[in-house]
Amino acid sequence: MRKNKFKEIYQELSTQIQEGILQANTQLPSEHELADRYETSRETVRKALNLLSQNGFIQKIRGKGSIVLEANKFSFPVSGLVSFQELSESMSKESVTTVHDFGLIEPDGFLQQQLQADSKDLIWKVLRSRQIDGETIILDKDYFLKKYVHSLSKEVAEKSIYAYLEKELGLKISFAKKEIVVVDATEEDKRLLDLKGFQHIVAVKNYVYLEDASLFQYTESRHRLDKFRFVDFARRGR
Amino acid sequence: MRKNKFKEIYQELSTQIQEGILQANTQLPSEHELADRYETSRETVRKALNLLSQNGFIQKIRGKGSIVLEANKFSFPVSGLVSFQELSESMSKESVTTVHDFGLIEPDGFLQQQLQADSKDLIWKVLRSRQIDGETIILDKDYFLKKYVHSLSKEVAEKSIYAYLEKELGLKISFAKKEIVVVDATEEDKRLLDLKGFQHIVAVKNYVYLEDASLFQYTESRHRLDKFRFVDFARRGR
DNA sequence: TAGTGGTCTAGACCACATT
DNA sequence: ATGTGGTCTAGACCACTAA
Repeated sequence: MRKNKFKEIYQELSTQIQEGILQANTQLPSEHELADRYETSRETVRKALNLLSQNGFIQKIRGKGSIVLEANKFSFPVSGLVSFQELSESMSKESVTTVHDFGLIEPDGFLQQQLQADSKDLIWKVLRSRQIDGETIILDKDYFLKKYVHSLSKEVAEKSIYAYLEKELGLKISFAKKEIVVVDATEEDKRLLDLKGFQHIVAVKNYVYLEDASLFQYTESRHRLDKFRFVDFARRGR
Repeated sequence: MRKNKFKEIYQELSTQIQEGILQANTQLPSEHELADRYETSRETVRKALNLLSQNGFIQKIRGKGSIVLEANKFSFPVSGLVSFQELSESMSKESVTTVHDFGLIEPDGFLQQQLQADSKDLIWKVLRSRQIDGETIILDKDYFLKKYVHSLSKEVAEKSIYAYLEKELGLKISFAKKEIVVVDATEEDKRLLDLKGFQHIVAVKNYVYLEDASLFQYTESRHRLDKFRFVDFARRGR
């Protein structure tokens, strides 16, 4: 038996919606119909449709059916963004990463609190700036608990830390809590970023958790005000 | 047969987690065990557990079981916030709403674009400020398409527009797209808000859709920089 | 090997919308 | 009355974890 039949159905339908084969504002075949067509059970079809709905591709209406939404209008909910690899990818084009600081440190009080660590938990600190279209507008401060990330190098930091953590170390990231606030620009911000006189920056704080619910990373991504943009796509009803 | 058995199970378990009856970092009973205990099928238990997982109460681990997360640490993902009724509720306490402008208007170019309307679609405009702890720090600009909201009054605007739309008019809100950016404060912002000299404001733009996927509201919520905070809780894997 | 969660099935009944 | 999506059942097999 094939394993993720509902994901295959999801993939096929979402692709067809994005390519316009399934047109926006038209009706999707009924769940019974799709179950026949894919030679599967209705519950499996429903799993696929629920995924499509959660990701903004369709809208299910009880008693009526499911309609296809305009793919480009919602397209990819940037929400749920976990890594800054993803972030830089989403604005890729002319992105240049510079590593300003890299090493193992003992956490100060602030970091101990953020990472729920004690003073003898060593921590990898990575300080990187992101230059986009010739302007340095993002400062990323990453902190990883060494007990989960045994080794790390500056070379990795220059590329993608997340690819390394997931592919090389096999760490499984399961969820993240994000907080967005506006704070005063620090001397460090002014030194490392092209702030153009802005006195505040947008700080995106990320707390990243592994599969077993242990916190292993705290990251602060500091953005120049005028270049910051956050998009979220929310469905009603939990 | 009872209707939403999985929601009842979800309610009961989430309450027990929040009250500490189910302690953080302990194992939840297995799905088979819970199915027996609630005299239901395992798939129904799984629906409840998936809800708990999506809302940050538990963490499911294949082959091992489900563990209870620290409720207060993630508690309520403010993410997915749709209405500003909810927003004001979430910071309720000393919130005072003032209606500055209320009426039917013809949309200018900007609004036509935002609401995908044409010049003959009449629009309700509601301009309200929110005073919290003695300071006026939020300016809400709401625009509703009259073809969906046939009647509206200043009295309603002073209370909760959403309660009116949902309970009185029976409109079903299904999803919203949110965008957060920082922009220059306008003269209007400076006139109506206690800006304390801040030159920028955080603009939260909401596009709200009905069940049939038609856009019916555009809202801009303009927050004083230092009082703005947005929290998001994201799970890995779509 | 035993226990766990992940997937799938082939039905059933219900609530809602349309005709 | 018919068709739709929403919920539920009582099984089954699989993949993963741990002893």
